[in-house]
Amino acid sequence: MPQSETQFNYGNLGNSVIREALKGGKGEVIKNPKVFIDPLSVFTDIPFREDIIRETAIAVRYFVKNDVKFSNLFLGLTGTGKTFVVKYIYNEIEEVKKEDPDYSGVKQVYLNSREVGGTPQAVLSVIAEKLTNSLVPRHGVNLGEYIDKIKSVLRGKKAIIYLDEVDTLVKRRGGDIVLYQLLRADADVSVIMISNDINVRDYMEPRVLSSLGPSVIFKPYDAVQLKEILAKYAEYGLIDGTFNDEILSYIAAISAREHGDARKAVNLLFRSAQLASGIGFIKKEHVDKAIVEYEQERLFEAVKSLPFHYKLALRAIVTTEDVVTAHKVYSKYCDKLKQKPLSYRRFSDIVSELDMFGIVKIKIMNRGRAGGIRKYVEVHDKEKIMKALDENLAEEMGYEYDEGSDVETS
Amino acid sequence: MSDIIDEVLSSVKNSAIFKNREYLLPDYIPEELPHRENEIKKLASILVQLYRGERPSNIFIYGLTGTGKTAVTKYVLSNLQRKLNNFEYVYINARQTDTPYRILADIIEILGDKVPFTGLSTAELYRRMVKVLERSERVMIIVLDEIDALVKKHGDDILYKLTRVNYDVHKSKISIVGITNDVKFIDGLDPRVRSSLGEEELVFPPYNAEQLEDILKKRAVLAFREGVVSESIIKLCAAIAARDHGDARRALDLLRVAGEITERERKNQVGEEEVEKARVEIERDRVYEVIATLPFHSKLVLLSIIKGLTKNTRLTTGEIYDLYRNIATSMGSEFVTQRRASDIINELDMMGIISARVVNRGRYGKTKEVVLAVDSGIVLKALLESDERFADFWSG
DNA sequence: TGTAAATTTCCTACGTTTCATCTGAAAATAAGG
DNA sequence: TTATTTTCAGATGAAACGTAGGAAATTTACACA
Repeated sequence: MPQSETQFNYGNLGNSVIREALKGGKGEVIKNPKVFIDPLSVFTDIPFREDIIRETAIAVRYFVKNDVKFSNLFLGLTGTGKTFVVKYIYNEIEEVKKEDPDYSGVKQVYLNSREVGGTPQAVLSVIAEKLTNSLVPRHGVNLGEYIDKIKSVLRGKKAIIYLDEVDTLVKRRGGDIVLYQLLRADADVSVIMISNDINVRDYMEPRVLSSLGPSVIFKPYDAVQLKEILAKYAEYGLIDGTFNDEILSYIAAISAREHGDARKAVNLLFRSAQLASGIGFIKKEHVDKAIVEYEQERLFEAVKSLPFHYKLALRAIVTTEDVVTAHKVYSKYCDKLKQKPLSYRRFSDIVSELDMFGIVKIKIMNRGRAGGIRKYVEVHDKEKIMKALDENLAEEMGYEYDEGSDVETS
Repeated sequence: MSDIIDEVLSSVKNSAIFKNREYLLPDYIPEELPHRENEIKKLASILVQLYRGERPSNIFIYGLTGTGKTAVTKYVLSNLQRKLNNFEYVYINARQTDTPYRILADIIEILGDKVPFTGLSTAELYRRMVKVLERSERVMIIVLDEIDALVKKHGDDILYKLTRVNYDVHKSKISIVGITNDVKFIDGLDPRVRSSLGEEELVFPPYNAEQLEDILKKRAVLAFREGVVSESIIKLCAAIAARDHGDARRALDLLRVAGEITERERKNQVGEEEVEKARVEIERDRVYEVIATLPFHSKLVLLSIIKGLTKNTRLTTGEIYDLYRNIATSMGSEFVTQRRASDIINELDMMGIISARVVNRGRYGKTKEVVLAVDSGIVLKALLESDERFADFWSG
């Protein structure tokens, strides 16, 4: 769900235009921003995903009415509508509860594994907590107790658990076993799992795999489908005549090239619309600008959401080439800030994580006899990262780390 | 909407070809294991020690892929357990359960104790295993399938420890059944482990064509609808697989894929051409998979070979290396030394993607002559699809 | 006391490069008839 | 012609490399009794 911040950017438009924008006068493009901010509240169907929704609905019905447990694994790249579908189903079930008493006792839990930390502990405790509506300890208890708790809460009740981004869980030690226990638990619980990594199943033990229900692959949208989706958003969210076919095709084509990410496409449309606000219709330039903005904000957000030491590490990396010296620089920063520096081992892992986030790129090179193996780091947008970093590092504490401080290189 | 690929459902949905496709999948274990009666008997006669509550010898099972090693072992053990019910056994596939920690954890779990998956060391886990074992007062059979994978990754000290368990435990005993398809595996082992593990050895011979045919026939009845596969088709599949080390899994794959192709083509009978297509498809898939998972520089070398072969019919190491360097440089990438490149060529040869032959051309030196061993179309496809960098390079 | 997760401590084996030594028959040369 | 010596181009071996990354140990942050 694009829960994008409403950051209006009027560029260098004159004051009068802003006034008009405020008043919503002429030149306005967006009819209903809610369409973009909370699309589920507006749409009653999801194009190109009807089949899976229907099939899931049937599975849910069997579960609720005939006690047939089910589990699904939704696989697909980001922006292929997995989460969207799941939330849609979730909402629909909530609605049906009002009409069909069979559903009234069915509990639903949605949770994103990555957001809660990705550890078995975190996932289980959050599930238990949401199920019981009471506080559940986050540490110190045996994992089995969580399972027991979940089982006891569900005695005589049914629950559907939605696990978003399970891949983060599965890749952890014992993550797949946790799923296994959940799936095999002696309780009326059905699970729908979502993974951005299409190969999650390779990380699971055979017994987990065998207790896992069918997998559904969400193929990336192609340009035509994306266009249709965009058209729908435009129809509901934008004022007639402020957009045309060409613009939609343009956005669709760009997004289709990049793994068919619908979320990005819709976001681009929204941004473009915002940029065109006051002008009266969306032009290609707006889209181009939106793309730049989108990428920039993504990077900015990524950096901003980093833990403190990651930021410090990143700051050190930007000024260096290889991880070894980066760690020296980092340690120096820490000293200045009177922080205890993390060990090299951990630092190295952090760098790898930053690589996974797509913020930096690691290159491992082997100089053989003339220097063994070495881990290098490449940073694409040094300046942008630096800027983002400085802004919010400065916020976090009165910083002063000087450039090019004497770090031996030999 | 065809974007819903549901593997499991496909077997349920009614098909004109398959009655039940699962019977052809490699993880299906049949009720009967035809033509392995000897092996079953041998294995059982070793394990029958269990009847007296004694520890059977450790057993080492060797046999090429698809000779029924795993199936026979599971079959014998589960039957024996049903009849005797005085021992425990774990089946562990060391390719999937590929760390000492998880192997120990699996063993402990079978013995009915829970283990945390974090916090402990393997040494601690070993201690716990010993404790649980002591408590259980039973004979425990540990089956380690694809045991070579384990040793290659973690060395043989886990095996050593396992073979030594009987000295640490008194009220229980364990026996190890090691399964592998790697002939050379046993030589690379610590002599102590080798002698202990190989108390008994069992060799599974490949199936011959008639045996394969029989196996296929039995499965085909279960898997296919009537009249879909003829006798001659089964003969054909069996013959192809028999030529190929008598690998039953391959034979079944062949039959299954042929069936799938027939289904795709909306025909209602599997013909020779479908079998042929299946053979090609299986081979293509294999090659594709191998290439797609190759390390970057190996791919580069392979790409160089493909490129070079458009001009010449065969290439030498030097020529390949020059091409490789050019390509790498033009892509802004580092490149490895010729020494390494030479090794990479050997690796590619071993995988059967290319064929490299060392030749002495006298005055013109000693080199390797390289030709492609598979269709260049798939190779290129695999290369381009598995790494965007190549796509840019090839088109631009 | 317990547990799971995060981090630190310890260590080696990894995928190379570099340096060094071999290889083996063609071609070039020399010797023999 | 035959016997020899080059000579090419890479094969094949082995050492050196230094940290990346795996595994054990320790610490953190709690819970429970």
